[in-house]
Amino acid sequence: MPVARPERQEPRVIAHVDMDCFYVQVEQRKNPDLRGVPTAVVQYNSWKGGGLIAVGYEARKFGVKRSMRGDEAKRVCPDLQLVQVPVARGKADLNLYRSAGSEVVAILSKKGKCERASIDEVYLDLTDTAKSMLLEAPPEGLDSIPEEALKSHVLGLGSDANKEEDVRKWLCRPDADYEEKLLACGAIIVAELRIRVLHETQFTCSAGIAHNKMLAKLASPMHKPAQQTVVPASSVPDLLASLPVKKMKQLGGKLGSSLQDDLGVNTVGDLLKFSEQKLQDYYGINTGTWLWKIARGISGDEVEDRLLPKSHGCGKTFPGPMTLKTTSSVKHWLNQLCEELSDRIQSDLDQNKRIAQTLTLHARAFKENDLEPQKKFPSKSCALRYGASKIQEDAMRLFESGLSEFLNSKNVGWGITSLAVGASKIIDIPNGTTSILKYFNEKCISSNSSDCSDALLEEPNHTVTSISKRDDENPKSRAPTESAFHTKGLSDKNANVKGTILRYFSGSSCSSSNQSSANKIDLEEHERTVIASELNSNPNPNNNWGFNIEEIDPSVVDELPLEIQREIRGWIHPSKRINTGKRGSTIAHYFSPARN
DNA sequence: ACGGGTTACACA
DNA sequence: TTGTGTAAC
Repeated sequence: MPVARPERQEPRVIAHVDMDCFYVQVEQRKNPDLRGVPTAVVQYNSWKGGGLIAVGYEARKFGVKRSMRGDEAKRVCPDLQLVQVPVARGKADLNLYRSAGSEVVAILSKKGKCERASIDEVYLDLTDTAKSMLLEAPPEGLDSIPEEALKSHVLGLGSDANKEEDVRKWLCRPDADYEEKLLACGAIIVAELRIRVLHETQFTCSAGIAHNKMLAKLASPMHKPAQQTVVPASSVPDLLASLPVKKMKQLGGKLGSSLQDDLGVNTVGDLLKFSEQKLQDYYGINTGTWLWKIARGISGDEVEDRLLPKSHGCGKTFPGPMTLKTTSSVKHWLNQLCEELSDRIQSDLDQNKRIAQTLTLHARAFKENDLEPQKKFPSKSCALRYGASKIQEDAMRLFESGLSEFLNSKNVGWGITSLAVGASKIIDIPNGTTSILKYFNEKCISSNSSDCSDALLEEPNHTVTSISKRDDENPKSRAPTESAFHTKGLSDKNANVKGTILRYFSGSSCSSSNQSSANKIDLEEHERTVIASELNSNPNPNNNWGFNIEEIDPSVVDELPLEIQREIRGWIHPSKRINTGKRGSTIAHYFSPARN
């Protein structure tokens, strides 16, 4: 349920930018033959022609709609071009659209605070940019207003005869309020941004410009495609008065239905009749206040400064005859999903230096003779370890745990109709994070100076520093280099040392739950993950690096520098390792920074 | 046999 | 906190 946020007192300029039938545009850019012709994007062609997920504007004229089947759409529009979503590992692969969305974000984020709201939508907070413009180049002093800005639709600006001239007058009105002048600047800035997006990506978009996110979002689809709509504060009461509640974001589902059915509220204007107290009585304190405010066009939600998604997920449904009925088929599909997830979080790490900390598994299931069909398959999560095979292994364990809970030790047939895995709790790697590998290569690998996965290939450049940050300034705590091992006659064992250390540090073992946190080695979770990622970038480290990662020889620990030895011994030793079977009983789990 | 596949968020 | 439900595109 929605919640009201505290509002700023100063007026803001907020834009919501929405790509027009985005997937279709992406496909039309890829194949220009599709330009100007009725086009739709479908996934999975084999059953009834696939499901439509995006419909171009030419096709909409024929009555083609989302959530039609391909066959159906072809009936109403025989010339319709149906493009299939790429398939990888047996499932829809949306990466083409994700990266196209990133192109757009990269452009839009240059003009102000930018929040990626979805694969094809962003919010912009243009307040500061608009303020500067008003000071340095106010519209009323401008010789020419950009053509695209003149094409704006300004709510409450009656006529449509001399539209562009009226809009120009509105944008340049010398007697307007400060907040309306800011909004006019916002409209010009957004027009320029949209033109820039078109030039640099070939994509058109529509936008709403208003004083808050809710109104901007409401306005962006009002004139599509490739147009923008401005919402002056003065237009808001009339706008909302006749607006069906279901049109408001957050009221499109059950809450909106409840307003209609339980309170007889059909338009946002109808909401004005209810006191805040009354709405709170019905919907609780938070949602009640939220409703009271949105009825008046008030929304304090801030535009967050975030260009990247907060989580990654991938899933697939297995309807009807495709239902998964064996653990082996589940394992197969989980493996596919986990491979994709692994690729995506690895790219995120490589490109954005971000690490996902939690792995989650979702499924939908039924029992054959279900007396309680409402029982759902429980979601399960655990600490996320990098590397496709580790993710696969963990996801399968989560599934089995969920399945036994779901079946409740009853011996009945079951079926899985959907599977999904997700990676969440994504954090930035702090600047200066270094890899344990520096101990052996004298190559200081730092997240702010190079790609984590490529770091090994770099020339030596920095001096070796200590493993623990608190000793960074202390020359005596520097670790020995590879040559130091050589001089001690350790070269033949070095391989195993590496394997041992890396294995532990990458968090790929299990620990007992009573492992004391006093023994925690001074390595942050994300540092361990970087290392794990480095290991995983070498599928067969034995060939590439000259050591066997699977071989653990406790005796080599004797030969390590004392401080390392102490930490490793105090941390965990193979002989001490106990697999409790408890979910999430990994080293990563118990030593993650969050649970000190 | 389902709009599918993703995201984000509030609540308990 | 983990897990659940709602909502959006």
